[in-house]
Amino acid sequence: MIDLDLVRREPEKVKENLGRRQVPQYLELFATVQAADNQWRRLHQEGDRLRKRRNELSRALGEARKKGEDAKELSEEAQGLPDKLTEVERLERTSQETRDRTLMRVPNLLETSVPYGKDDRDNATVATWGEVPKPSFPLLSHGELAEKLGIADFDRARRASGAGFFYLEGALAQLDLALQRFALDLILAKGFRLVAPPLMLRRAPYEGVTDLSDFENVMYKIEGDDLYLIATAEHPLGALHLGDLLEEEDLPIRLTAATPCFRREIGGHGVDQKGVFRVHQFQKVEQFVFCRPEDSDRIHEELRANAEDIFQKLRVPYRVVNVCTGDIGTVAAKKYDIEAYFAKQGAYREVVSCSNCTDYQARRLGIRMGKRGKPGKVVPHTLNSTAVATSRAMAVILENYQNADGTVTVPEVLRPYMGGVERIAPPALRPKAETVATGDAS
RNA sequence: GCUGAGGUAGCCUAGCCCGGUAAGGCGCCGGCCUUGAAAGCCGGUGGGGCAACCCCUCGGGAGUUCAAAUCUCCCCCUCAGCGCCA
Repeated sequence: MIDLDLVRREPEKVKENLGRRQVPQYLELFATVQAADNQWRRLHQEGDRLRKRRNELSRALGEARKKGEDAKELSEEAQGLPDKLTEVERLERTSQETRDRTLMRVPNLLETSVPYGKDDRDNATVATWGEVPKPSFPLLSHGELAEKLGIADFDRARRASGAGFFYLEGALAQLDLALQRFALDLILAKGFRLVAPPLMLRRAPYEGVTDLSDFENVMYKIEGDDLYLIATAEHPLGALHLGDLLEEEDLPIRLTAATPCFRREIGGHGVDQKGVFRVHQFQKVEQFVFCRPEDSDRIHEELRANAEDIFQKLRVPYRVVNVCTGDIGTVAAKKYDIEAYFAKQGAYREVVSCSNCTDYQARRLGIRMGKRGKPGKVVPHTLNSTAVATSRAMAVILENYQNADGTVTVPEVLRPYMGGVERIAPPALRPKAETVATGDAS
């Protein structure tokens, strides 16, 4: 939620910023907020006058009664007040609710360095790393390859849970865990604190960390309870400090978590034909930071560098894009995507999303900043970034690391997490050598 | 799920039975004192419309009343015990 004070003091600036997103509806929302706020202020003043009179009369009546005096005139005026006041207060509340509800739908203000544009074609590439591979044999898609290797079962997953789910088996299940352990070790070495958060959240905190429209489109709701399955660890990590007063000297607070993520993605892109690229459930290691406003730009770069570090160590070529004004989500003020190069697809695809949410989430969550127990007016900033989403990382590794003989080389940095194995081999080519993983118990 | 106890400002607590300006402590800020500090003493320290001044705030809502932290009803949440359970 953006600062209401800013809406009042610098409406033109806010309007200009919202306009950069090129969604006319946002300007309409903004106009609604302004109108409702003006109305509320008028009604609030009128209510104040009536409440003041009520207090005066109450006090006078109390006095008179104590002294045993006759206060018929006062009493008559007092009796007429509540009806008037009730009506004014009803209108007051209505306009306030309209204002606040609408304000919740107004997106975050964008940083000036966000490139202007309409959709993902206007995202600006700000960095590239690694050499794009030139395969010397026909590549398989990661889904086909995983099936041939006998390390994933999409058909049975569909039978059990529907499209968009998968069974990982043997070496691929191990690769999934290896990626998480590798990423966690790397992030923890940079001073983050490991958190195992709840995988379900109530609606109220959830409204603090996400776009309201996500509830219908993205979130899985638990029937019979006020609970939603998390779509990313970003959400419970943000909600960790719901309503808290953060000590300024404790900031920045750097958190990481490895959790499953659950996404319906209805009305969005849907689910890919076969594979793990776009699915309803996947594992992700996340970075999350609460910090002082003046530090968030620097820490945004830090989170991005951490994520880049992971893909460099995995030796996966990628590029970094600065997501443009028309493509960025409602919560972020600035967002980098890291897009890995997928050898079979011959294209860069998103594997990391790294956002500076400035004060937008923290204000919705009721988080404040203070010095030595004294609450201040300043709202801290929040940032989040993927470290690794294993579904996407597994897909790119399978595509890029496949060999002509049908095996897949295990990236070097992951081998310590997979018992030292170097290759994943299909059942037919599965030798007894202990350097080749099958994922079966040895 | 059942029973009980609770939810008061950044934190802790009183007030509730018996309706009439939300008291006190801690912490924090300022002042006095001091070579400096601590202690002690004095003052300040929730939010909103804001210029004054006023209004609001006791988990949320509804009701009774001229007037509700206080009385009535509904709901939410937390804790404890019991039950169930990996």
